[in-house]
Amino acid sequence: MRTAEQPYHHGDLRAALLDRAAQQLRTGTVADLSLRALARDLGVSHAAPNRHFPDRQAFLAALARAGWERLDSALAAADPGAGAGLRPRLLALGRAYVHFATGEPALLELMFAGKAAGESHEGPGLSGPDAVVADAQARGEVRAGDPAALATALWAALHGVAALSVSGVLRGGDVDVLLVQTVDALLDGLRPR
Amino acid sequence: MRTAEQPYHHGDLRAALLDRAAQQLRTGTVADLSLRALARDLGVSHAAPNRHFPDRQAFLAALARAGWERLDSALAAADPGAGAGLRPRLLALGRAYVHFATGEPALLELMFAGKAAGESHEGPGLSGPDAVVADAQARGEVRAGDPAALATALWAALHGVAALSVSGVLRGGDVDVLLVQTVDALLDGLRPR
DNA sequence: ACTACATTGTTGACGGCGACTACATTCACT
DNA sequence: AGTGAATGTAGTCGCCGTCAACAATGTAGT
Repeated sequence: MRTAEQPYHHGDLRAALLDRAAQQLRTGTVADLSLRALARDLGVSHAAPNRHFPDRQAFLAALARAGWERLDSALAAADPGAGAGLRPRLLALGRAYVHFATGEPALLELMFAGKAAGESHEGPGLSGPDAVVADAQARGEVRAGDPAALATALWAALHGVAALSVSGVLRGGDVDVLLVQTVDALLDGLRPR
Repeated sequence: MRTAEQPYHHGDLRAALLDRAAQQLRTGTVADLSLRALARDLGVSHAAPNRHFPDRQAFLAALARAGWERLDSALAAADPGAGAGLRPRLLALGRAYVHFATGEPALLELMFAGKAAGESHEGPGLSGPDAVVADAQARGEVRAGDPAALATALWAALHGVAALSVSGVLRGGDVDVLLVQTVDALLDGLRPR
């Protein structure tokens, strides 16, 4: 029976489900997520989520898309721009990426799950990795080459740092030290100069 | 009622469950895995797996451990040794890693899932990344520095290539091209020489 | 050969889940 | 005021993981 404080229409159940799920992913896994439990938490019936998401898969895909939007925003906010120089710029973007990953490990996993995501995503940042490399090439900070290809290599390495840092497979150590090490290896190379 | 071809004792149900699950992970996801369905496939009752794994979590952890063992073997088999030179060695190891990842995407995801794995793992290869870097330093192919730190940066980058290649977030392109690009970026650096 | 115990099965039940159906309530538009 | 869309509810089904009690077989000791 509805009481005064619980009207029949939630108002914005779709957004509430996605927000609550993102919160729960901070402490749990995708496997722990239950649409029924989310519906209970939000005070609606177990079938109400089906009015907004045809199935669990669609719900997880929407959650992943929201994650990409938040990551894009975080990277855009963290980007100091080309004027800062390549190394500080890469470290700033890398730190923002790793901060997002360590704060939302299960959401990151969902974002990169091939099957759950369904569709591809261009990757992080409003000023994308291609632009970072192209800017740096224009300033003589990166050698000649296809910016898209170099940018993908760069993104792969940064993603690797983030992925390893949240997976627990690293033996101790500080993730920021690893990030700096990786960025410097990419800039200067491992070969003796 | 048991027939002659179905004795009461399976004989090696534990191994059979892990093998069948690894097979199913080639085409499905961890979420699709069902202990009951595996038991049905193997001709035992739904509760038989509980005699080998206390719960689903323990089963997934055992599956992840088996995955690490197989990855270690694949890398050991692919390693041409220090004598091949650093670049060919990194490409060989990288190709084996990516081959494993693209052949077993869901298993790789399980191996790196922090929560499912529970315990940490030292990472790939009988001759680990530290040894690869130390060997190369001894031959003058890598600059001075902590081999463990440089090795972790190397592993992060290679893992990033593998992870991006199985997640579907890359826009087209050939993963081997990305691997070569990344290895060369790490060896020579992105800065102009 | 027999006995006892361990190992590894079976059967049944429970509660939670996702998905589906039919119906109910509210909102927005005309 | 009426209508259709949007968004809820209540109920059901089948599957799942987990648990308990019992059954069959294998192994070790005597």
